Amino acid sequence: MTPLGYALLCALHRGPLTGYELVRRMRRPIGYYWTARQSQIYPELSRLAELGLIASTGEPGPGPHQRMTHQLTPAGRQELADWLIQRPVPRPGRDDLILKTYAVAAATDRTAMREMYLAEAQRHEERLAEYRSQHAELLEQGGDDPRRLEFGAYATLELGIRLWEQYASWCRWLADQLATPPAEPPPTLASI
Amino acid sequence: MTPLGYALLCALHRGPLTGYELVRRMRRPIGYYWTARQSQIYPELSRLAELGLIASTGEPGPGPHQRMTHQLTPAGRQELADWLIQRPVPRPGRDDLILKTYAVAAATDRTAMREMYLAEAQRHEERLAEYRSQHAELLEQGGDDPRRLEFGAYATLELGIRLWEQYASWCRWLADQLATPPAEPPPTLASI
DNA sequence: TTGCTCATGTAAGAAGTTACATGATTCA
DNA sequence: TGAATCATGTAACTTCTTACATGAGCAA
Repeated sequence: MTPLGYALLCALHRGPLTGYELVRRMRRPIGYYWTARQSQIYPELSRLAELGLIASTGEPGPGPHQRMTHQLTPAGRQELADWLIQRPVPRPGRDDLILKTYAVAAATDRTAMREMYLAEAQRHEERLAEYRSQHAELLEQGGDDPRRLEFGAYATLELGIRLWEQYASWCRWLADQLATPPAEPPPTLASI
Repeated sequence: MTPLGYALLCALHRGPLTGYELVRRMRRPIGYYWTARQSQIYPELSRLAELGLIASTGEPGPGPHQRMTHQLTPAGRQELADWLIQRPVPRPGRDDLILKTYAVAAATDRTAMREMYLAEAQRHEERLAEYRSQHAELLEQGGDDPRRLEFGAYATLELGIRLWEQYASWCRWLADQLATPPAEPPPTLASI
């Protein structure tokens, strides 16, 4: 079982979906945090079906292919439940902006750098607004009750909001830092 | 140029390093956020040298290979500076724990689930303690001055601390949520 | 008549991981 | 004597991305 396989089981835990619906959901991060492309998803669905973790039924579709609907089998549900309680494998986060920040001293154009951080802050704030509206929607439906099916989505949004708030405000803080005294060579001798 | 190539240029921005030093630094995330393995690093260093972005000089080393020291060339410095001001490409974050949370309703053993969140919280808090001590160390050296070479490392730590604080406290919040009324079937009819 | 959405699939390539190889020196 | 650190490199594999293919129905 691959991580993508588990991601698909997760996506199906609330009920059956077609391959195409899964593709659309996983374009924007599922649980606001996991993405996959169609070229990954379709082969993986076949694999899950072979393993007996999902049941896939086809009906005639619009194009040259059948429209397939997938749902968890009892074995799939069990596999998912077993995986849920295992400690997650730590995946290395890779983030361009943090990398750039680490090397910020190598920037020759600090104004352009500052603008980049402000643009990123704005992007994160826009995403944040989206998350907040979905969060409010789920709250209205009682998604904050941990016994409800919707609680998972609510809880991931909760984290997403906390994280992006910090990220956005950090971007603005950095932009501020870069605005201060732009000139004067550093008082160290360490510049090679 | 690959993202890994830029990561190496970033790592070298403060001065020359040997391949092995780079390998060690990138085992733990550089700027507290980017990792790479030696099998990636060594070939990429050759590529960067071929492109003329780094200059690599060898001296006899302990084992069967030469000990190579790498440093940015003026062209490498320019390439880095140009890349820094470009908007970062958004990389999809992939996080097992968030995925698990999304499907938390499928958990059959909520106690085990709760323990998993507590264990994760602890792991993040340990990492946080490490970050905080490095943060304090950098502060003493005046790393909070945006004109200093150390400012990049200070700024990435600043973000790392904010992010992991949120992550850890969210884990504890979730554990709390899972502790409330463990039984009673949900009042929805939506369970397929 | 061009372009979009629905719907599934394949092929080629880039990026990352795991595992192995050499061989000197240092430490218990 | 056995393990760890220093030091660089290769091979095989998995995972993810980019790009392409089919073809129906619908809208401007």
